[in-house]
Parts: sequence; C-alpha cells; structure tokens
Amino acid sequence: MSNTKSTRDHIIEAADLLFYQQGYEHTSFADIADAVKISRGNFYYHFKTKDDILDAVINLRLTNTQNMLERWEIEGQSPEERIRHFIHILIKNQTKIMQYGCPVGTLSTELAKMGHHAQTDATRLFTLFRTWLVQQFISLGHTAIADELAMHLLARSQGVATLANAFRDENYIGQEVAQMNEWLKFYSSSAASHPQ
Amino acid sequence: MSNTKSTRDHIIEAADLLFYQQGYEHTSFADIADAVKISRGNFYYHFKTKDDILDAVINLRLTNTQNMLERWEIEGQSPEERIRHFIHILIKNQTKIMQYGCPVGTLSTELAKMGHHAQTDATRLFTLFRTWLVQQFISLGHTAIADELAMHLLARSQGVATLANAFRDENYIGQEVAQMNEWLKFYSSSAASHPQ
DNA sequence: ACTTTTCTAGGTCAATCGTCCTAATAACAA
DNA sequence: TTGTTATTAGGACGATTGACCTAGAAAAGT
Repeated sequence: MSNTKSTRDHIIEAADLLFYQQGYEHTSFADIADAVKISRGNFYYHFKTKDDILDAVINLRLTNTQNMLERWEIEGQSPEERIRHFIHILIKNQTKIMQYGCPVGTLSTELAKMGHHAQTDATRLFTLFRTWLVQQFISLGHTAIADELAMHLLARSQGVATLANAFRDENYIGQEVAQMNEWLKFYSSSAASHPQ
Repeated sequence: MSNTKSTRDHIIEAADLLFYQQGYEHTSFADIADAVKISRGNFYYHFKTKDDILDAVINLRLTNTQNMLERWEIEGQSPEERIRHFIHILIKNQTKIMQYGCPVGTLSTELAKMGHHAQTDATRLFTLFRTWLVQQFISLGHTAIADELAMHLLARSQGVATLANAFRDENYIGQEVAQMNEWLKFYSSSAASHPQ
C-alpha cells in the first residue's frame, strides 16, 4: 500500500514482460530473479509457486487493460473513434507484435495447450475487450449483431498479430489496419443489417 | 523406403500429434517415447537432438499440407469452391481447434517466442497456404490484390482459431465461417477493386 | 533499548530435462 | 554357419527446473 514501488511489484512487472517475450513455461524463476536483481530465495518469499506469479501477472494485465479501456472511453469522442483506438494498438505496438505476437492471444494459447487452469483467467482479458467492443457497437446502433461484430474485430486483430509475427512484414500490419478502418467506417455510417 | 511404416515414422507421427496437443517445449523425449512405446535410447538412435525431431515434424506437415492443397486443386471445380475447402478446415477440425488451436499458428507463435531458428521453416507452412490462396484469387480475376485477399483470409482463419480456442464456444466457428463464405461469394461474383 | 515482524540471501532438495553411452538383440550378407 | 550392420533397451551424465529451508539483515513497533 506504500506509494514507492515494492519488490513484489518489480517482480510482477518483470514476470509480465518475460512471460510476454519468452512465454510462461520458457521463463524460469532464475530468469525473473535475474531481471529484478534479487535472489531466488527472496523471490520465493513473495510467491510460493509459479502459478501465483502467473495469477498476479494476469491480474496486473486485467487492471491495465481495464484502465486503458476507460481511457479510450474518455478520449474517444464517438464510438467509431473509440473502436479506432482499439484497432490502432496494432500500429502502436507494431514492433513488439512482430517480435512476440499479441500478449493476450499468445498467453491464452500457451495456457490452453498446457492444460493450465489459469487459462480461464487469461480468457477474461479477451472478455474485457469483447464486452467493451460490444458496448461500442451498440452505441453505433448495431445492437442485434454487436457481439458478432466485436468477435469479428477481435479475431481479425488476433489473426493480424499472428501473421505479422510469423512473416515479420513491415507493411502488412498497416495494410490490414487500413482495411479494418474501412470496415469500421462502413458500420459507423450506416444502419444495422449490413453484410459483414 | 520400405512400404511398411518404420519406427522413425511412428516417432515423427507421435511427435507431430504431441507437439500439436501439448506444444513443442512442453513435450519431452519421454512423452514421445511413451506414446510410441519404445525406449528413450531407441529414440536417440533415430533423432540425435530435439531440433531434429522438430525439423522432421515440420517437413511431415509441409508434405501433408502440400498434398492436401493438391487434392483441393483437383476436387474443387471452381476457385471459389477450392477456397471454400480452405475455409471449411475450421469446421472439419472444429473440435481439435477448440482444444488446441491451429497447428500452424500455434507452432509458429511458440517457436517465435522461443527464438527458435526453426521458426523460419514453420512459417513456410503459412507460405504454402498463402501462395495457394493467391493463385485461387488470381483465377478469380483479382490479380492486383490477390495477396492481400489471401493474407486477409489467412488472418481471419487464424483469429477464429485463437478465439475459438480461448472461448470454446460451440457456435462461434460456424458463425464466422458463414461470414467468410459470404465474403468469398462477394469476390467470386464480381470484378476486382471492391472494398474488403 | 528491545522485541517482533518483515524482508532478503543463499544453499539444498528431488524431479525432470536433453543428451550420451554401452550392451544386447535382430536383420542381413558372406 | 559366421561376420557385419541395423536396431533396440536401459542406464548414467550434467544441467536446470520448481520448490523449500534456514539464518541473518532490515524495519517497525513497543
């Protein structure tokens, strides 16, 4: 509760970054301890098991994502502009995405493949974006198909991230983002029941 | 070269399945040896390093994919029908995708995150689909944007697989496939230069 | 000052990892 | 047959893993 960042927070942040860059399983206690420059024993004082760190990292990401969505809610003048904020993460994080993929998707996929119980929690990150997008599409008047549109946009972002990571093409993300913006414009300037 | 399946082939097939279900790193020599019911020593006789098995698995997938694409080329009466074959892998492998995601995408992502040199080879699986799809779209008369369309379809499939794996929603894949078929129909029955 | 709690360092543990070796067996060639 | 190669089994290796323990330092409370 202190205002100065605690060792625990340092650990979570380092784990967050390493889990993203290297994957959860590929990251060891020693890796995180080295990054924070503390001993492994100290580490164990703060987190008894590796699952505990994972939970903490997921919770951190959930809060950060929640805050980001609230910021977009304030900054965006219209639903279209807010959704454009979402689309533009691909541009903003282009370099990282080409190196490591999407933080949400890659973690969810890895945990699912491991049969890890925390996969359910990781999916809540997707749900955060999903429900937020649904709200935006409802605001645009597409109440009946709001969830379909939200899932569609989520899927496209995921796919773009995966392919950008695989092919590492500098121009690809921009190209797809332009298409997504066109797609968004279509649903912003029209009534419901249009083809997707 | 013998017609009866060799131990080596059994190993590659078991590794192929386990890498898909559990991931490359999460799968150990012992796991594969248990699956084939041979000793680890025997295993090492056929593959000196874990990278060697990975290479063999990727090569197997490359050949299988190549064969599948050639089959589609013969079976499909029109380019549209051929592309529909591609889209319908999502339906055909629905159960597996919801459990383990897309074999191509998840392997590529994992290897990229590990910094594994075989990631380049894994991407060739994507390239196989990509160039095949490009050809189909060229046949449909969309020469100028054929690659964009191919990448777009690849990305959507990837995204759908990722979200289906995360949310495990029974109806979701079908819903997205229907939209993709609509999208395809649009590009099958029209000239070039249409919005995507 | 003294006690108690919080935090840190570093060593140890069993288990598992990829790798490697040797010996026994099977298949085959002469 | 006998000799040679191909294949298999199973153990052993050093390294690394997640987990655990203990002792001492630092901080906080009295």
